[in-house]
Order: sequence, then structure tokens, then C-alpha cells
Amino acid sequence: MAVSLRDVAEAAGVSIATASRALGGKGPASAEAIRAVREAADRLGYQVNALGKALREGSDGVVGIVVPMVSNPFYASLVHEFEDQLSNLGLKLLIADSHGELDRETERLEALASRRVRGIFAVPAYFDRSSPVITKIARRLPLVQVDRRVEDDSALSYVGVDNADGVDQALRHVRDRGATTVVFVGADDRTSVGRERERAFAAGVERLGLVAQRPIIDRYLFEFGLSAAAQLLRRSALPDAVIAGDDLIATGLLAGFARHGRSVPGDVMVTGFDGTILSDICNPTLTTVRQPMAKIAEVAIAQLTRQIEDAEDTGSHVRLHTTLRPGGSTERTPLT
Amino acid sequence: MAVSLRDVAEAAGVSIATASRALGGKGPASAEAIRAVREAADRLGYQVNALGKALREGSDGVVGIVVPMVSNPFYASLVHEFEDQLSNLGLKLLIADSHGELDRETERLEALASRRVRGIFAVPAYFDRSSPVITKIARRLPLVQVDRRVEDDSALSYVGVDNADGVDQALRHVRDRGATTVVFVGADDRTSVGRERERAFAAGVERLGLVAQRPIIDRYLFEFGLSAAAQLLRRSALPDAVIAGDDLIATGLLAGFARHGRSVPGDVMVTGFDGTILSDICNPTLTTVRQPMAKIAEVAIAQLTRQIEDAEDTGSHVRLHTTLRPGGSTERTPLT
DNA sequence: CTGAAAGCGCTAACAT
DNA sequence: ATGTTAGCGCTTTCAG
Repeated sequence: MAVSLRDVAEAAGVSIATASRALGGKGPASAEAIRAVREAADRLGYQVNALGKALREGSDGVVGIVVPMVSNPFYASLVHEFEDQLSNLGLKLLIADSHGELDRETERLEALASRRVRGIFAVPAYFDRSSPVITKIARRLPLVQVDRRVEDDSALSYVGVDNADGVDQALRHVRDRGATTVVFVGADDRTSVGRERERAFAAGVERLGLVAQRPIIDRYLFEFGLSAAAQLLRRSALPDAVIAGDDLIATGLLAGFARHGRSVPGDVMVTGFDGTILSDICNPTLTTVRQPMAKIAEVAIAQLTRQIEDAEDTGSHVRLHTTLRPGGSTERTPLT
Repeated sequence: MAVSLRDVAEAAGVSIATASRALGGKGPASAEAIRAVREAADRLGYQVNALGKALREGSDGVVGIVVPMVSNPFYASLVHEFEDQLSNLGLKLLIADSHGELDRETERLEALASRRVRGIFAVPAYFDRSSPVITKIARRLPLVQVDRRVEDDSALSYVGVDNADGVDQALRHVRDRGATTVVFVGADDRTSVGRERERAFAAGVERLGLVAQRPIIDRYLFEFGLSAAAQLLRRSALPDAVIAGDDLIATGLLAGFARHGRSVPGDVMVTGFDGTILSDICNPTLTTVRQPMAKIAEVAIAQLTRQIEDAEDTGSHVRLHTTLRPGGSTERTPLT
């Protein structure tokens, strides 16, 4: 089998304790011992067994993240950011995909917890139904909610964006470009994000004096955007602008309208949410509400670190700002 | 701290061994003991410490995957597939991002190996320079190369697609639509995939009697496709078709041409590679060479499983077939 | 500075 | 069927 510390110690002619100190650089060790042990370790191709080390130390340098769907470019980028920044701290990332389902989410969270990861970043599948698991796990170990949160989470940490303001930015943007009738095409209204965006839309419409058509709500999928476009075209009149719940839906709308020969932004304007690469790729490019993904990861990691260091740390909620990035999908002469 | 098996055993009034058997369902245990132990475990909120279990058993149910960049939709989807299928086998996925850099790749592979993961899926950063580390790790534990491979890897397992045939499918497709001059815009020619596609292009051009312009090679990035389009436009004449190294580059080309007022497929046809969601999102939709991602994951997992079960298992190479998926980017009347 | 020994939590012989 | 015991590989008192 693999070579263990014992083998190295034997080969170096020292005790296993000395070998450990020599390699770990923690306790005292003579230069001579260090040299001999290092030499033996090299020669034998020794590598610490992280499991043994972790068992002894209570936990290893692994943190987990549970996202609803890695293949959604937004979460892919987010995971990328986390992996990146965590690696600079010497931490590894265990990733789990909940598919936005409670069962899978529960199972994954339990698995991570039982592995004694140092902490967990979670994007809850549901606003209400995920609450018990998330709360339960958070009692056992450091946990930071990212992007989405659960209800009754005043004791939990959370990092996300100001969705209400984000939707408002989109609404004002299309309003300034002449829109009077608008519609919201969003998703997952049983998630905090879905609810927040949908409500912000309703409130914003009211405040800005716009007219809202009946919203269409389903899932964060390109295919949904596609079918939503068809649905909108079946209605008596197209709105001036469609505010989509995320970039995936927005690009689906774009493709759907194109497929039916409608022009964006000519016949209808479209805005997205997230600021993923998708917004650059589509044609016209997508006006979207950009989330500061690197910053989200940074703040979330800082929060988790604080919780790890101070078990008493009480959860804090952080809302970061979004920025509207104008693209071709709303390119009209602004009103003055 | 957390409640351990010992606590449960005590509470249930049995020995720790009985408790283990009662919970694990492995050895013999009386119905009465099982009931008592379960009850105690529930009451105390016991959860196995996966670390202790893993140390004892030599490894835990974790496998690792190292990809060059999770935020590339192709790898995001691949990771998604792996996570999905592995979870059905009760395995967890530890993910690492090499950024396509040798240093990071080496570090991540070592870390995974030292954690005694059951096995590793790796997309090597380089065809040549990654060879030593991949080979070394593969000697220590089950490893399957995915998508890309290293040189001198006859002893290593590999699962990927027939890139040569894939590029050929694209070439024949544009040839059938009237293309005579073509150009390859690819990337990472120090990876197996980059080389294979580039060579297949050169060979295919020859065989089909087409005329190739000087290729442009850089990285698998949208931004590169964008600048490559500009570069092509600066040349004396635009080719009839551009064969891109992947979807990211292809969509960059599409955006680049659009930005300069050129029509695709009118002025120039474009094909991609991978079959990611990007090909649906762009406008026109992208004709692309689809990789069977689910199948790739399936075969790779089967190979890893075989290696885990049989340490002597000698590496096998599997090349899966690609399928050309026609999109708007090459929509012309086929010649007859 | 070094070695002996304990123990992290768990499972698997082995003995009863 | 159950309990005792021996480690998995490592770090860390505690003596010396």
C-alpha cells in the first residue's frame, strides 16, 4: 500500500513523532533530523494521508458548496470564483448539485456535514421548504447562504445582491427608452431570489407608473424563455419590454422572438439578470443586471472564515449592489 | 463537540461494536439492539464521522475531477454530468480547477491524491508538460483522462471523442454548402484536443480539396473569437467558412462578425465544437459538432470503477462519436 | 531535541 | 448476538 509516516520514520532511523515534527515544521526538530526525514520521505515518495491528519485535527481543509445547477453559467462562474479564491487560502472545494430539489439538497448537505467539512456555502433550493435543513446544518457547522436564502434566517449568514434594486434598474432603463407596458418572465418563485425579483417588478411597475401584463413564471432554463416568447406572442399585444428573471431565460426569449421573426429591440425590448457570458454571446447582446460574482465569493468566504474562527459569530446579511450593463436588446434612443 | 458512536453506544447501553453493526447493517445485530441504537442515535442527533470511517476503510466515497476551467460551459456541463451520475453510485465529487496551468494542476492532483480519493478524472492542462504528473498520480491511484490526454499514455485510461472525425464532419458540412476556402480558428495547441483538431483540419482540407488560409490559434475564450474575427477581416479576403475550435470561440466569431456588419452565414459560415448551450443561444444558432457529454461521463465512470475494482486493469482508450448539429450559422442551400 | 504513548471515530476480526 | 481489541495515519502532550 501507500507509504506511511511510520515507513518514513523507520527509513530515516527516527521515531514517528520526530518524523511528523520534521515534516510538519511544527514542533522542535534538529536540522539533522529534518534533513534525514526529508530525504527518506522523498526517496519513498511519501505523502501525508490527509484523512489521518483530518481525523486527528477534527477537520481538513475542505469546504463544501451546494448549488442548484452547475451547468447554469451563473453558478458555474460562481463556483469558479469560489474555487479560485479558496485555493488561495489553501482550502479545497467539495461541490454538490442539488438540482433545485429538496431531497437531493438534504442528502448533500448531510453528506458534507458528516464529512466534517470546515464549512458550507449553500444556495438553498427553496425559500420555505429548505429552511429546516439549512437551519439544522447551520447549527452544526459554519454555513453561509449565497445568492438565495431561506425564510426565518435571521440567525444565518447570507450574501447576495439587492434584487429589488436590480430589477428596478432594469425597469427604469426600459422606461427611459419608452416602455409603458412591461411583463416579467421569471422563475422559481419558491426561492428567495425568484420572489424578490417578482415582487420588485410589481412594486417597480406601480411606482414608475408602468402597465404590467400577467407575468409568466417557470424555471431558470433557456427552454423556458423560448416557450415564454411563444406564449407572449399568442397574447393580443406584445409588451414594450420583457424583464427576464435571469440571463438564461432572457436569451431564450431572444431566441424565441427571433424564431418568430420578431425584432429585439425593435418590436420588444428584453433585459436579463446575472451578467453571465451569455449576455455577450447572444445577438443582439443582452442588457442585463450584473451581479458582482467575485465580490460575492469574497464576502461569503470572509463570512465563513469569521464563523470558523468565532463559533459565536452571529449571522449577518450582506446585500451587494448590481450594475446595469446596457446591451443591444434595449438599444433605443433614450427619452429626454 | 459532535456526538460520536461511543456516545450513542453508551446511551443505548450496548458496546460500540454493536452500535456500529446496528447502524451500519453490516454484521449481525438483534432487532432489539438495532431499535435501541437507532433510537439513541436519533435522539442524540448522531451522524457518522465520514473521516473516521474513511481512515479505517482506506478511502471514502469521494472522487476528484480536475478541469481546466469550470466556467467554460462545456466543462460545467461535463462536471454536472459527472456529479449527477456519481451521486447515483453514492460517490461525492471533489472539484478542482487547474486554469489550464501546470502548477495549479500539479498542486490539485497532489492534494486529491493525498486525500486518498477513490479515483480521479483529469483533463490534462498540457499534452506534453502534464505527462509526468498525470503518469505519476495514475501510478498511485485510479485515474481516467477525460476530453484531453497526455502523450505517452498508453498505460493510462482515456475517454474522449474522435476529434479528427468531428472536424471532418464540420468540413464536409461546409464543403457541401459551397465552401472552398476555409480557415481554422482554434486554441491550446499544446493540448491533445487542440492538436488533434488542428491537424484534422489540415488533413481534411487536403483530402477534400479545399483551400486553407493561415490558421489563428490562441485560447478557448469568447474574447479570442471576437478578436479573431477582427483579424480575419483585416486579411485581404474572407474565407467561405471558419471552423472554430470550440463553441466559445465560435460564438466570439459570430459576435465579432456581427459587430463589423458582416453576415453569417451570408458573408461567411461558422462552425463550433462541443454542442454546448451556447450554440442555441447565439443568433444565428451555431452549427456545431456535438460531444456526447452524458456518454463521456458514463464511460469514464465505468472505466474508473473497473480500475478501482481491479488494480491490474490496464488503461484503455475510448473514442466516442460526435454528431454534427446544423444551425443557422451555415444555413445555405446544400449543393447537390 | 527526541521517543513513547494516547487517541481522533470508526470497522472488522476474534473471542465469547 | 455481543463485547473486546486492534488498528487505519496522524499529531501532540508528556517524559526524558
